Amino acid sequence: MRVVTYNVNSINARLPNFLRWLSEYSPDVVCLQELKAPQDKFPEAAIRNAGYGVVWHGQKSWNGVAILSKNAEPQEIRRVLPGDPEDSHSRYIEAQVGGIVVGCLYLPNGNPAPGPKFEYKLRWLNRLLAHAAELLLSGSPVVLAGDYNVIPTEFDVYKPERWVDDALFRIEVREAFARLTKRGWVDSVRASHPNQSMYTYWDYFRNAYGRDAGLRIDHLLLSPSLSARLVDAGVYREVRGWEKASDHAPTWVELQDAPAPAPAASSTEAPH
DNA sequence: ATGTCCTCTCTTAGAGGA
Repeated sequence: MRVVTYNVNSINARLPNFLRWLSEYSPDVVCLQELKAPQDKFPEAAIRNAGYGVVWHGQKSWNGVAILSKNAEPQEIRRVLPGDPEDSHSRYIEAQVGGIVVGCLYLPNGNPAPGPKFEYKLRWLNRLLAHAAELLLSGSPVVLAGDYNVIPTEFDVYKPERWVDDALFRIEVREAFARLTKRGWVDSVRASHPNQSMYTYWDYFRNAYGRDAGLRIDHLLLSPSLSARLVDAGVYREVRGWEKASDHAPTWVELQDAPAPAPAASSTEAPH
């Protein structure tokens, strides 16, 4: 099973491009961020016609997240990250898909830092840490996929010294991300490729993609119970070079099929 | 400071966000 996270930077501005990608790559599960569409302007029919079930949480102008599932209907669990009833941004949706729990997230950018937007980002990270802990307690196989707006290490940015004061790279957010991996969440792209930069984002300025001036900010974190099924992970970076591309590239993880249920204990089993 | 692409509006230019 292949799970992809993709910040599309407007689903409607990107629709022909996105549908082409969907049919050529045929992913099993897709987490989308930055729909930039209100709930009733999401192109549901086009996506269903492409063969995908979908749940989404839209918002006017900004944010917006969706989970797509090939030939199946995602079973929505929640569409809000717990912990702040005042938070009106559409940045989280969670569903049961293909036997796993998929959390699709769009973390706040947080710039400029310091400032209220950065404070909001730190609060959001704390809520994510709390919810991730709950998910671990549940024991369910979980992938937390999305645009984290976090550059985890110096290795994940083309020129670290230029980014030290940026909200994507400030030490507070790197530490919060590291807390997730310390608690057992597996950064699937980095785990699969320890020695490659694996950028997922190149901004539209100054030919960043052509110069490979990128960042790794889109992540697929696997719960310990799911990480045993990690086969490979990577970035469809060529998609960033397409006409009318998003500034992010789709980022994927391949998971082995769930093992068959253990057979019932029988007298023929070897003693131990 | 700038660059680019997207959305929205007190709209066809400018502001805000990323």
